[in-house]
Amino acid sequence: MAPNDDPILLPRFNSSHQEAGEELISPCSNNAVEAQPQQATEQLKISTLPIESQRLEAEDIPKAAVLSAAAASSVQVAYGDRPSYDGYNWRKYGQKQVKGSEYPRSYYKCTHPSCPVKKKVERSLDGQIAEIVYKGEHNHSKPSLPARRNSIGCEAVGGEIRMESGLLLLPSSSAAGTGSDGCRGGRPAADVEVQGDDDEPRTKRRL
DNA sequence: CGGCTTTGACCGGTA
DNA sequence: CTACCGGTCAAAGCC
Repeated sequence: MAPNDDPILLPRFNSSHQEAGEELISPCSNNAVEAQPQQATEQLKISTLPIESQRLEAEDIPKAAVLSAAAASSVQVAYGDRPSYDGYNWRKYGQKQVKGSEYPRSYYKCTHPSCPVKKKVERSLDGQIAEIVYKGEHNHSKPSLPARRNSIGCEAVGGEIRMESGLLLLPSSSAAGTGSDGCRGGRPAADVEVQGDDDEPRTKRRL
């Protein structure tokens, strides 16, 4: 089991509701999206699962649009051993097999000191990212270089971008084959409303 | 030596 | 009220 070698997918979501439309940059640009930290809790979801799965999601998220597997595949960026290198450094803090998902879900946290951003990643056996969900906003800019390892390359399977607030962006307008850069979503949802929901760390703690 | 990854268990929330 | 699921924390090991 060495999925580490498998190429991963990287979502290029931009994080900004308003800029999402034109801010989508190339998938392989680490410094492309430097910009400012996200504004609120945003959830980015990338799906590469079979249509069936996507269908399910669609049903689950009526307001959300789903991309076809082909489209998702169009957006593929490989990042060395990083599950999804989006310019930030992440530390895995948990993994679980959730119901409804055929693959285990991994939980990542931004390694920055004050960055509350978390990320959920579902990887298929093939090592492809089945789903990526970003939560929160970064309080810092992206590091110039990867913290560790040479994670360069970009890999990302564009699927659907979903904000935790319920907003969903489509990276590529179903342009699976057309999208040379698949990552750029033609347009973000009409109105992206991001509501910062969790900013406060719940003091959940077990003694 | 430091940081990250992995696995199991626990807690909270929701149905 | 109980059960189930998701999410997070903590400890150990490895790189």
